[in-house]
Amino acid sequence: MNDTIRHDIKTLTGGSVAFGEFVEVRGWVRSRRDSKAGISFLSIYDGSCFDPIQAVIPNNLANYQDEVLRLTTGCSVIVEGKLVESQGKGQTHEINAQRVLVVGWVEDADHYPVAKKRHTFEYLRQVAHLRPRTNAFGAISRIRTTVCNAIHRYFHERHFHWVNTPIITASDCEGAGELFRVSTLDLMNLPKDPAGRIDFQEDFFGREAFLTVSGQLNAEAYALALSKVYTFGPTFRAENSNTSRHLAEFWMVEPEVAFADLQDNAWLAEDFLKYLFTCILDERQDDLAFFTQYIDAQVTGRLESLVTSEFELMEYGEAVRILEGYHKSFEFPVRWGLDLQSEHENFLSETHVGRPVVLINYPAEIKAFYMRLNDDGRTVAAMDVLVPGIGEIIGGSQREERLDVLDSKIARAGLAGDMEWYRDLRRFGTVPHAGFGMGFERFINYVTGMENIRDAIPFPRTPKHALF
RNA sequence: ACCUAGGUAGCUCAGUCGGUAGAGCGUGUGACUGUUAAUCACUAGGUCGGCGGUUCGAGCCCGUCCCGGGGAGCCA
Repeated sequence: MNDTIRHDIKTLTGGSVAFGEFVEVRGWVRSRRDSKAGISFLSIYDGSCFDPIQAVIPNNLANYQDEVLRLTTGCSVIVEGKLVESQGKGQTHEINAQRVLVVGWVEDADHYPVAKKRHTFEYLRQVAHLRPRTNAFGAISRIRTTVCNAIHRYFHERHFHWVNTPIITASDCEGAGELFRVSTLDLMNLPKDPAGRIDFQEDFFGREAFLTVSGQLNAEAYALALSKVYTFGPTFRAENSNTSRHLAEFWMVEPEVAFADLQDNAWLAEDFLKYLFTCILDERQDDLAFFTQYIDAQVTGRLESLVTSEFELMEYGEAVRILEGYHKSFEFPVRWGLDLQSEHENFLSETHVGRPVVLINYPAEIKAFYMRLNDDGRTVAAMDVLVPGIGEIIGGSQREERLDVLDSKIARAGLAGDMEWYRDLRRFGTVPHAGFGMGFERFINYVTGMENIRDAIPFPRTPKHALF
């Protein structure tokens, strides 16, 4: 196993393995090119890095005619040979093969769904089990890994605690969207109470249960003891959203910090995002080069400028005034007290500012009950981070820590008595605290230039789609 | 039971006025070459999304269903 790890392609081409050493590579064939010089070239990838390694296969190998010349894109192979400096252009290392073992053939090569050509992402979604074999999805997968690790590293270095908040929740007032029901009741034979309603006391949890739409409320409980916490896990929204930026199942990062206000929150969001940008630039230059060449020419340059430029901090009221100046060009009205539409958010981040915008202090009426009421009595300490091309990548707020204010907002929102444990957090040693949620797949799209969020997650779940 | 444009070869698409189905890429064969998304030549590959209708005749017109996009709303 040690040998296997040492000899992935990233290691072989990374400089730590000496030329002349006998090595083995295990992977899949990207392409085969034959030369009349008596050799064939195999490009082999194993997912460890963007570039494949080139294996030079001499025609005197025993299985050259019968097997090597029949290799096509997608075949799995093990190649043993000597690691040498490449004689050709385009790579530093290559393997002079002494043995080629074909592990798995591609049957019916002309119908192999992932041919050695460009495919549309719409098509690849229909073969989601095979699309990780493409350059694009290999690159996306590696960037996801890099960002996941960077997220944990960022918080770990700053003494945040990773809190694994529940996937199943009994709270139907998380307020972030429609919920998926979790139940073991027999749908064909539902138990009823005397009033004729479904009797959820008979259900698995003895009450209605759902998949979480946010770990925030639970994270608050831990922030009010451990000071700095975050959640990172799957999130479920049963909204009938059919757009390039919505998934029914997605991953979300939610830091929550005690003794913090909205300014702290905005600063954390910007510092956090810049840290992630830097990590991608440091670790994934190979994949970024691919996205820059084939997907979005601005990708690398944008990341480089983002880590050094300040995000624009803007009051909701100021945003409204700006947008009102362009009123004629919008389909939807702009007025203080109305929520901003996608066209408005896009205008602010893409056209007016040209980089991420942190919008703060929204009208209380259009935001969730747990957001802290500002002294003006009509706005709450909410913030949205808007980025060009994606829109809202982060949403957060300072939380209402005053019990009396929270109670009035709970009452106004019509939320019932399930909030007792949440109220306890204000009854026993309450402190100002704040946090936000970042959509992981939206972040992936932003840093890769990919346009559809269904291509930012391995197996996307959207309305009417739960294949694979 | 929102708006919009689509479905034609393995993939990406063209197809004029309703009149015998086309290209590129990929696959296969051959040529050439330390090649590298190679290049060149040739071959194969089709129930034009399904069903129904109009017509002498439908890829094209009509109805209906299915599929995958883009947009809106909701939000991360």
